[in-house]
Amino acid sequence: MQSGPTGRGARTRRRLLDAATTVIARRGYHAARVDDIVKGAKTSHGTFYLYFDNKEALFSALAGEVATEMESLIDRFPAFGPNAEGEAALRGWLDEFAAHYRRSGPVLRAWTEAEIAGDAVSEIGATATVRFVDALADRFRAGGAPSVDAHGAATAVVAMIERSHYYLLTGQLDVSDAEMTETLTRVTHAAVYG
Amino acid sequence: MQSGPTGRGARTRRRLLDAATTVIARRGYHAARVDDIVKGAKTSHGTFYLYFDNKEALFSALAGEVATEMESLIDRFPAFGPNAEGEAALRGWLDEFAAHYRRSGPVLRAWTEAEIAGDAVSEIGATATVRFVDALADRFRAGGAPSVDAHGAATAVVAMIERSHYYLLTGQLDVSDAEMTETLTRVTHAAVYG
Amino acid sequence: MQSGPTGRGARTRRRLLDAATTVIARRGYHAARVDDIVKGAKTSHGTFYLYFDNKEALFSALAGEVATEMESLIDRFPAFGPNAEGEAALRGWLDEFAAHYRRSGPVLRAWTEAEIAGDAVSEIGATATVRFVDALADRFRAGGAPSVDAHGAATAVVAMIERSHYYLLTGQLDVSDAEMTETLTRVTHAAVYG
Amino acid sequence: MQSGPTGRGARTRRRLLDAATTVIARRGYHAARVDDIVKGAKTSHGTFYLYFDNKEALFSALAGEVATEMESLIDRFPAFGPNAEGEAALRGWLDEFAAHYRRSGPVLRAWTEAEIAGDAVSEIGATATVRFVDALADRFRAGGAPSVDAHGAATAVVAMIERSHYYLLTGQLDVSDAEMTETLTRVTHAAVYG
DNA sequence: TATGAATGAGATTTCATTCAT
DNA sequence: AATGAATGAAATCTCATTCAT
Repeated sequence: MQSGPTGRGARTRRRLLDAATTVIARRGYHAARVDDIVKGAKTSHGTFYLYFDNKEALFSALAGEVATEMESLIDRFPAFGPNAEGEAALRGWLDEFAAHYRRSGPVLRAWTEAEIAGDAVSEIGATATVRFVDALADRFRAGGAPSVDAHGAATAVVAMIERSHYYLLTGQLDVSDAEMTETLTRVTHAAVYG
Repeated sequence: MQSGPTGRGARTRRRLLDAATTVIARRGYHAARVDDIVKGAKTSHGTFYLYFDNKEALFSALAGEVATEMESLIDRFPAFGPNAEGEAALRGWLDEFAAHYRRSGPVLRAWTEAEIAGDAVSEIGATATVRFVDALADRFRAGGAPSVDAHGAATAVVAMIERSHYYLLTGQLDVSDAEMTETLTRVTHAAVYG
Repeated sequence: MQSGPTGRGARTRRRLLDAATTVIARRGYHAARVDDIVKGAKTSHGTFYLYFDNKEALFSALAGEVATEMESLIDRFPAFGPNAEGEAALRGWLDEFAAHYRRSGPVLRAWTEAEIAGDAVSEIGATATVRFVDALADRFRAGGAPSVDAHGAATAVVAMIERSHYYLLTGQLDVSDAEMTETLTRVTHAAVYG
Repeated sequence: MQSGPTGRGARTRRRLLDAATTVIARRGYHAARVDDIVKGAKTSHGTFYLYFDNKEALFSALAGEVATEMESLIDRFPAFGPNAEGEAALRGWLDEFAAHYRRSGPVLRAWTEAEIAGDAVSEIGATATVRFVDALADRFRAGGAPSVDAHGAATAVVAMIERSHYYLLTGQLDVSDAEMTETLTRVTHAAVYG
C-alpha cells in the first residue's frame, strides 16, 4: 500500500520545495516563513515537518538540487582558445548559465544571503564558488592563455558572471538577457586574451 | 546648554552605529538583533530607541553614511585612456575602492540582503548601483573607448568589482588584496580597450 | 475537514474574549495585558495572535458583540404613554437594560476609557450613544410627549441611565438593582410627562 | 536665596500641572506620558521628579485641586422648593457646575478612568461622587420633597448631571451648553416634585 | 533649580516547531 | 499521509524613573 516515490507524498514534498523557491524569490531567505511556504504549497505546518526536519533542511534540499545542476554546468566550461571558435564556445556556455540562473536564481541568491549568517546552506554556496573559480582557472590554463594569473582572472570572471546575472534577476539595472551574454562573452575573452 | 553633536548623546549614537556594523558583519542584516547591538555598544535597549525609531531606522542611517562616501568615490572614477597612465589612474581608484570596501563592507553586504527582502534600506543600495553603472559608462565614453557598448561593459565591470571585493571580504576565496586590485585593473582596462 | 465555528478554534477564541472581559472588569481597558488575558483563557501568547491581529483587535471584536446586542435593545425602547401601562413598559425595558449592563458592563466601561484615548474602539461607543439618544428622542415624540425638547430630554435620560448603571457596576454607591430600576423609571417618566 | 512659593519653582510646578491637564484632555489618564507632560511644560524629566514623587502624585495633586473646588460647589447645592424660585436657584447652581466642568473636565474625566484601575486617584473620584449624592439627597429632603426616595433620586440626578456634561465635553452629542442646563434644571425639578 | 541621557523592567508581537486528531 | 490549533522562546519596543552634570 506504500505509494512510493512517485506517489502523493513525493508530490507534496515537491510542492513544498517549489513553494519555498517562490517565497525565497519574493521575500529572501531569512524572511521566508514556514507559514508562507505551507500556504503556497496548499498544505499544513504538520505536513511540512513530515517531509523536512526543519526549515533549514528544506533549504539544504533545495540548495542540493541546484548545486548538482551547477556542478555539471561548471564541468562543461570550455577550454576556449583566442579565436572566434573559442568565443562561440564561451557564448554557448554563458547561454546555458543564463538559462540555469533564470530557473534557480532565487535559490542561488539565497546562498548569497546565507553566506553571511554562516548557516549550513552557506557551505554549499561557498564550496560551489570555489569549484567554479578552480574550474575556470583550469580551463584558462588549458586554453593556452598567455602569462596571466589564471586564478585571479577566474575569480574576477566568476564574480562578474554571478553578479551580472543577479542584477538581471533583480531587475534593478536596465539590461537585456542577450546583451548581457554578449558583454560577458566579450569581457571574459578579453580578460584572458586581451 | 545643548550638548551639540560632540556631546555624550552623539557619542552614544555613534557607538550604536559602530556596534551595529560589527554585528551585521558577524551575523548578517536580518539576524542582527537589537540585543546584540546594545550589548556591543555597552548600553541599553531604552537608549537604542532614544536614538533610532526602530531597528530599520538604524540600518538606514548606516546605509546613508556609506552611500554618501560611496557616491563621492563614484564621482571620482577616472576617464582613463588606453595608455599606461590610464591604467595607473584606474589602479589608483580601485585601491581607494578597496579601502572603502574594507571599512564599509559589512554594510554594503547588508544591502544585498536587504535588496532581496525589499526593505527600505534596499532602495539605497539599488540606487547606488545604478549611479555606479551610469558613472562608469559615462567615463568609458569620455575616455574615448572604441565601439563597445559602454553601458553593458559598465554593468559587467561594476558586477565584477562589487562581487570580487565581496569574495575578498567573506574570505571564501584565496586571493590577496593587491592581487585583486591588479586583476581588476587589467580586466577593466581590457573590457574597454581590449 | 473544516472544524467550523463550533470547533476547537472557535471555543479558544471565545475563551480569549471572555477572559478579556474579566480582565477589563478587574483592571480596566488600558491596564489589561495580553499576558493576563491568555492566562485567564488558559492558553498562550502565540494562540492569542492566532485569533487576533493585536490587542486592540480583540477589544474591537468584544465591543462589536456588545454593540450588536445594545442596538437591538435600543430598537426595542418603548414609545411609552403617560399612563400606568406606559410606565410598566418603561420599567420592563429598563430591566432588560440592567440585565444587559450586568453582562456587558466591563466592556461598556471600556468604551468610556477608549473614548478618551481616541482608540478605534471609541468609535463604536460614541456611535452607540448617538443611536441611543436618537432612538429615545424618537420614542418620546411618538409617545405623544408634550412640548418638551425631545432630543435634550433624551440626552439627559441616556446620561442618567448609562451613568447610574455604571455606579451600580463599580459599587461605589450604595444602591440596589431593583431600587435603581424603579427610580430610573420614575424619573424618565417625569422627564417626559412631568 | 530660597525663592519661596511664588518663585521660579512654584511656576515650574504650575506649568507641569497645567501641561498635565492638557495632555490628559487629549490622550486620557492612562495614555498620558511623563514625556508628553514635560514637553508641554517645556521642562525636563529630571525637573518633573523634583516636584512630584511620581506620575500618580501629580495626578493626585491635580485631583486635589479640583476636589476642593468641587466640594465647595457641592456644599452650595440649594434646597430648592417646588416653585419658580426653587427652579431658578437650581438653574443658577447648574450654571456654576457647567462653568466648573468646562475648566476641570479633563481631570474629572480622568477620575472616571481611574475608577476602573483602582488607583489612588480613584478614591478621590469615588469619594466626591458619594459626597455629591449625599448632599443632593439632603437638600431634596430639606426642600420638602414628597414621598420620593431621596437617595435614589439623588443618585439618578448626579448620574445625569455628570454624564451629560461629559457628553458635552467630548462633543459626541449635538447639544448646546444653555439647552443642557435648561433640560437638567427641568428634569431635576421633575425628578423631585414631578 | 534644572537638565536630558541612560536605564531596565515589562509590555507586545513573531514564528519555528509540536502534537492530538 | 495530512491537518491546523497550540505552544513558548525569543524578538522588538515603551516608558516611568534615576542620576551625573
